Amino acid sequence: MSDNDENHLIGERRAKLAKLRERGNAFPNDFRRDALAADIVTAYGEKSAETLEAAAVRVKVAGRMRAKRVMGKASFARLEDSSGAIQVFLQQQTLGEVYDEFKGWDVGDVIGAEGTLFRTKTNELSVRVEKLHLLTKSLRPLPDKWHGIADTELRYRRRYVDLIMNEDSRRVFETRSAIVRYLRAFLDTRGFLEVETPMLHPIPGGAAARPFKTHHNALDSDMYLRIAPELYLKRLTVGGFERVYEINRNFRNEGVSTQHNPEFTMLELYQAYADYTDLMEMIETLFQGLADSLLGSRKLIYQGIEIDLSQSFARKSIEDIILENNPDIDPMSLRDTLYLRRICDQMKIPYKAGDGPGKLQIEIFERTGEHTLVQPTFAYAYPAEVSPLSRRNDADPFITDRWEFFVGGRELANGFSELNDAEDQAQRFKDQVERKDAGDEEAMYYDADYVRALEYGMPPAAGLGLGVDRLVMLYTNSPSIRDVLLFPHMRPEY
RNA sequence: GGGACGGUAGCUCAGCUGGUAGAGCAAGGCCCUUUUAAGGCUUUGGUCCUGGGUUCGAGUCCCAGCCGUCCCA
Repeated sequence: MSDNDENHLIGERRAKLAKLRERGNAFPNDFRRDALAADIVTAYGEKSAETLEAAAVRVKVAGRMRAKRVMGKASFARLEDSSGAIQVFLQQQTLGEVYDEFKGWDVGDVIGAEGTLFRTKTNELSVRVEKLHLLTKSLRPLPDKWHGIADTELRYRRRYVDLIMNEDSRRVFETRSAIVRYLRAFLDTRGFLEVETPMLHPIPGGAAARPFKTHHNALDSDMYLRIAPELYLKRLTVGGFERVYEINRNFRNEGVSTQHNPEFTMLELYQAYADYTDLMEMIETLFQGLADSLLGSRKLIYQGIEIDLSQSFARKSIEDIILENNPDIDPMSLRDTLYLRRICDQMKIPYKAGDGPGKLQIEIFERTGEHTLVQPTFAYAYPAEVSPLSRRNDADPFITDRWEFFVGGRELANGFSELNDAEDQAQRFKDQVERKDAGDEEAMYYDADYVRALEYGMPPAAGLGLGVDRLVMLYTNSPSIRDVLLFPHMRPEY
């Protein structure tokens, strides 16, 4: 992390640039290419040397010089553009003075070349260059051509260098884009309307998380970066948009890890006249369709573990998962606060005085159950205590009609039948405010306008949130969320 | 928040029980008209993360801090 200061390599390149400036425009923008490297290879990669010679195909290519091999009066260089790379062949006898200048150009410079296609002695499709232009002088040397960029910190802080050096990295972000396009197409064909709701919230809501706080000067009021769009999207279902979704950033003022970035991308959707089981089916269809589309297979490898998306996804209740992984726990005492506290004490799980049986269950589940959910699994029947926006189960008011979806031991999505009983919602908000007053920083605020919206009548509905970054991690086999974020959060460098 | 590991040339990395700072690539110079990690000869390049301490002497040992990676909570 130290070459922000000048070094002799940069100094030499600056001197070269100074000479270019003396001779005229050092940053020309009048070269126009007429072919991409990959298109040339596709069109002519199979043609024989004789065919190419006879056809005398002229091309203009441009790109970053990634390799430079000078052999006296002839040279090869590899030009890389957004599509791929192609080799160019340069000769002193055809290029003259420009050839001598080229010998001083550096790997990393952006170059334009015009010439005809041919095959080298080793049969590589190449451009025999007749005109050559230096388009952009690169002042900073690229990392080692063989080892590339090994320092993960540098890869994240200088993503532009990572993208130059690392084709795998480029591919991850292309796949990310393909996944987001797939999500939109998937929902658009099902009659969902994409909307944009506020990022600046007067009251942070829709999730249990600590918000970033900011201030609106003109209004002289505190604002929060949103932790979830949920309450706004559900207001829209009140307004008559019966199927809505939003793909956008959420902000949570919490720790940074391989699974967490302070800002992350979430798909949230709401569908009227549907319940949480409908959304399980939707997730199943979506994940299988993504696998078909991206991988051509419903089995994928994530970090060495095979994930099988081809079968119907497992569905297990929270209480069953707890019992399955903790055979010593008494099933009859699973909702007994004092009993659960003793269990937590044994497991050294911290809890707060106000935590009821539902919260304690979830703590035990997160400690002992989550990591076992490797194959795609819906953990459902979340306690109402930890689900202040979910619809209570008709038969068992302790739980809600809510699931979280796990793959690889990691939560990817959260969905539930929506609580549309305004009076129940008001009471749940009050309970949250009590928890907040008791010191729970993640408890929710009372959102009076949201309750008012429900009082107008929200149709029965279900909704889900899907973590897009984690989804991309799964389908690109990326171990860290930073690998799927172009510019992940880092401590400031300066 | 706790633990493990790491930070040495532009890049990738060596550097043993403390004793003059090393290699490959990149870069500068010379040679070379079919290379593909091109090759040959040659030269340059260092706040060993920072600050203390121990010592005749610290890249190396000790303490504190900064930055990062991974694991755990």
